[in-house]
Amino acid sequence: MSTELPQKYDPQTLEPAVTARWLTSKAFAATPDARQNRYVVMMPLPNVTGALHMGHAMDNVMQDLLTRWHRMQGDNTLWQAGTDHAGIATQAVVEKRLKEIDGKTRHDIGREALVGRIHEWAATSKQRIVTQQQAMGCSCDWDRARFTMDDVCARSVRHTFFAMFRDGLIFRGNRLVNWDCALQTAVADDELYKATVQGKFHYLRYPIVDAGPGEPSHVVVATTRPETMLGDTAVAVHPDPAGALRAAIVDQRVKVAQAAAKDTAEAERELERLLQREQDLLPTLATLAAMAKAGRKVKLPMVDRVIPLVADEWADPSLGTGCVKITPAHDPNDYAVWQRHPHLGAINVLNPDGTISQHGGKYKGLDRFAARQQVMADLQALGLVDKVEDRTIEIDHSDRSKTIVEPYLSKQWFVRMADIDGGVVMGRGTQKEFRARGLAQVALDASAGALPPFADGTPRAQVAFHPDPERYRKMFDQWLGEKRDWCISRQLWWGHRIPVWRGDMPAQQLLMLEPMLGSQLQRDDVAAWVLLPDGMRLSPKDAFAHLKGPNAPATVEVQVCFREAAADASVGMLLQGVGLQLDPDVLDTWFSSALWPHSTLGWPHPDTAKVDAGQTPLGSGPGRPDALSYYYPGSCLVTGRDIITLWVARMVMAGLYNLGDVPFTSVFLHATILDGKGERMSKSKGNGIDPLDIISRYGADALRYVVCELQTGTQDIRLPVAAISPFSKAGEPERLVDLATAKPGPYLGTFLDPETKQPMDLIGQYGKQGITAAKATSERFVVGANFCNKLFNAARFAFLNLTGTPFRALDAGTLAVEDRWILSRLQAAITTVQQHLLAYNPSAAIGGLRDFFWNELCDWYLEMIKPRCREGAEPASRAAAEQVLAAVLDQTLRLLHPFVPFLTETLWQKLCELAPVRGIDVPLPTSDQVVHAQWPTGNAAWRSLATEQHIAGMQQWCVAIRETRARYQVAPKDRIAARFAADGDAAATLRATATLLAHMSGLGDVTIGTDAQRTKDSATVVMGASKAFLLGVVDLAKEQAKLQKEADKLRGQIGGIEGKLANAGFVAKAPPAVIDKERQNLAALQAQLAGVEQSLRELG
RNA sequence: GGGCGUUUAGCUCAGUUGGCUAGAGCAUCAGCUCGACAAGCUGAGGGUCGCAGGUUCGACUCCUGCAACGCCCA
Repeated sequence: MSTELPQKYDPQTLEPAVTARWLTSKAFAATPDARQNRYVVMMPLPNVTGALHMGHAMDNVMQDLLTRWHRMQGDNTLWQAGTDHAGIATQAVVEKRLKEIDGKTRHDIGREALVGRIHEWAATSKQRIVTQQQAMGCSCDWDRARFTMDDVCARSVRHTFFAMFRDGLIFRGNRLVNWDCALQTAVADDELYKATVQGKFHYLRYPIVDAGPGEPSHVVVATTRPETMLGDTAVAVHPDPAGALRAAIVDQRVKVAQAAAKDTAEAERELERLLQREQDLLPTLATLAAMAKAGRKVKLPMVDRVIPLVADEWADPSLGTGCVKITPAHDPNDYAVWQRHPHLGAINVLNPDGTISQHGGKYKGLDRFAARQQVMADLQALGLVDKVEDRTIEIDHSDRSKTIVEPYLSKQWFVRMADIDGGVVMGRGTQKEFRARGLAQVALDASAGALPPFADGTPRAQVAFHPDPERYRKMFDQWLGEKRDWCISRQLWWGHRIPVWRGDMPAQQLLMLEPMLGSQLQRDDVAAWVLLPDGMRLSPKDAFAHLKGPNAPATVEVQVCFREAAADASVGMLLQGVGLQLDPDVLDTWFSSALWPHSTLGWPHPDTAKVDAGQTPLGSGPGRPDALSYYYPGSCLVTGRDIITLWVARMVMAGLYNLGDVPFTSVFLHATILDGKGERMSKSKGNGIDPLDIISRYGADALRYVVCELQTGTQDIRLPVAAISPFSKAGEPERLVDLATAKPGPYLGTFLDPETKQPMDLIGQYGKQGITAAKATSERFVVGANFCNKLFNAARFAFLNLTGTPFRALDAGTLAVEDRWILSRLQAAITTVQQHLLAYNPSAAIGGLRDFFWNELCDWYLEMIKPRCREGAEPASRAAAEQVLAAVLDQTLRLLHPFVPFLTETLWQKLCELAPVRGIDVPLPTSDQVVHAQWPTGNAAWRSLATEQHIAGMQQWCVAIRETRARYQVAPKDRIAARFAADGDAAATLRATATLLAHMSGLGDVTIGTDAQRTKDSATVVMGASKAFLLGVVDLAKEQAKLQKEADKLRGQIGGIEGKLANAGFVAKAPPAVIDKERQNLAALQAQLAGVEQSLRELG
């Protein structure tokens, strides 16, 4: 290890050296041992779509902070790293490149080839992510890194799916998806964008069957997509149109009354409209509502279907015609109506390519837009079109094909979240097994602290959120409370394939297969279901019996899942032979993410988990438990609040389901990083900046310092970002372009340089398109760099003054006042940091540390001991100063290490070399790397409030004298004579600290007495009842003005307090302590005023 | 549309159960190259705490309404 510290702080050379040292010494390795205190952090797995941005930097730094802190406290600490395959996002990126580079689609190259290409992409991404994380100083156990598609995780996915399928928690059912007709796939909600298009509102007339006298002959419905009428299964009207309309009118009246002046007119118009409807439309709607209740029907034109009129609140009497056509297969709201009225049924009138299906009668085969024209023309001819209005419509488009998506009813796989009759067995077959009402409910129980105790009566761990437990628990509970089924199938090729063989077959055929399949399907490692056409689900055994009975259906659907993947190749082939197919879909990425806290540790069988070459095995060894039993359940999950529902809730459910125990006991929700416009940083928005850009400019420690400082609590963080223009000419100063105001360039993540109008690529992905890459920066990180520079230089000062004096046991009580003071303040700092870290408040923790280090250690202590470190100083005093300095630096480096690990590690090496034994009364335990050093716990005996009061008094004098010097423009070098007039405690403080005060405020000759006399040309400093006269610095007129101003200010303050005390209410009702404090303040201010007034008299 | 947040100095943010004249860093201004540090030191200026009401002896803090912005869900 090099012993030479460079002259200047240079993170670019220092940080890589430290990284190399940590990695070669495997400083972050976690190994199960005899320790009972563990700390386990599961990294929110970044996905392999691309590189990390500042949002991930926040997440990673917070985890590293906690991890290093706990490691230093002696916990057996594991930070589990890894990456997520991120189904749709990654496949989309690779497909896009395939199109751009090779001009091919995934269908051209086939499933296997595409998956191969994605694997290549993922490998590159993983490498880049690890590089970024190591550059940030992440102290993960890299030899345990996992990937959600690797063998270890894949086996967990398989076993979990199998168990849930066997338990009846996974089923296949109908669901509306966003269908991309161009790509012929479902797309996820976050792959959609809204665009406004010019459309029409068509009002259609449906004849009422057997309309009686006084009844309308037609019902009018409005739609933007008239072709969907082919799939209508009902027309809805509000069950109580009069009541609903009245309620709307009452609401609107309130709005009118409360509206701001500019909005009143509009609110009144709306009220008028509602009142008009009550007159014109309500009678018809009331009639229709009654007809709906009577089970009346309407005739659907073109397809000649008779469909019911239903009463449902979805039909809003204050909008449109008050009646709505119901198309459950093509509209989410209508789908919901169908759920409330199951007898309506649903008819899918679209083919996957967007043409009309066989259910569309004579329109079959027409494209949906052509069908729209044709349907309208035909209705028009029959006089069934009431009117057509032009209208702009906000409509969902697929981000991937840029076409309009259609709501589309299709078969998908689900995990049942709702409670189940008989409950669900959690942790089946484990010591921790228990029964819960359902998956969502068990997670709700975990956050409510309502999980049942273990069999032996000890309480089961629960889940708590930080730093705002109630707020985040509310979010968690609210989402889970809906207990909505989780759709886990995706029409993709990249991901864990759904391990179910399924197919329809004639019942007779299944019965014939019984001798061959019967025993196979009833094995422990096989789960199979037979589905009857009415939706009934039977076990194979029951099915064989049922199919032999009198009510046997003609055809059934068979679903089979094997617990072991190997069975797909053997038994699966058998199933293929009888007509079953392996489901082509893959699982939602969150399914594998949900297992992360236990799949990474080798669940279900760590001893046989197949880790990669060179990785730490997960199984048990001689005298060593396996990773799963030692590290599960974990400790803290660190993530952003946007993912509480998607991920945190699912991990809790999966952990409880598989292991009967929560995956972690704490969830730390940190702030979201926003850009200069206040928008969330994300890859898909192209506004995410690379932490490496910041690191290359300011260093990783600076980045970490600032990120910690930004993490305050509830507040999200605005991070104004600028591009460093790559178009500055040589010799010109660097030009920064604010990205909040810069014009966007041709692609996402590119911007135009305002000077040259050339595009710049901020995400490094458009080199091929000839766009110059630009680095991002943010001025915010200067603060961190400044801090590190200060730390570097303060340590350098210490190192220059550590002369190798050997350690000697010192009595802390007999040290110099400044030595006792800094040790006392160190104790306060240790307490502050610990408290704030325990409260998940990194900003307050680093803020407290900064105050101690900069404002106390650097600004005061280092300055105060300078005279003792000079040549010729008294040797014992000098030795004591060195020893205190080394000990305080030792503790400071330890405290700072979790925040700024690189620099503290570097300085630690040097400190250990110059002062191998450090401490005051006894040597402190040390370590060859600060990453493993013992966390400071403090020494209460070093705290001295009396000493702190002395120094605080000295500091007040010093600041006042400096201010006076500045006011009278005394040259900094001039040492001025001072006479202090003080008695009692004030005099004692002055005597105890006079030498320090003289040194720190540039005083020459100092006298302290009760009867100090001022000279005419001295400036007066008043401090409570004491005074100081600074000799020979003043001109008299200025002095008079200054004192006058001060007197006025004091009178103002005194007046304020007197007023308060004269207030009968205050004196009567405020707590006595508060009143007392005010009286004391008043007395002090009055004394000070008296002093000022006396000085004024003396002057004049 | 529902839920959860945010709004304090030019910028980014603190501000405990209501109680001194509302703080910090950056930026600004003035003065300092004094043997750790100009990425620094010393000092100064700068805020009707989003708006409107209310409760209270007293409101940045509690309550109601409004506005703007953000996130999640529909």
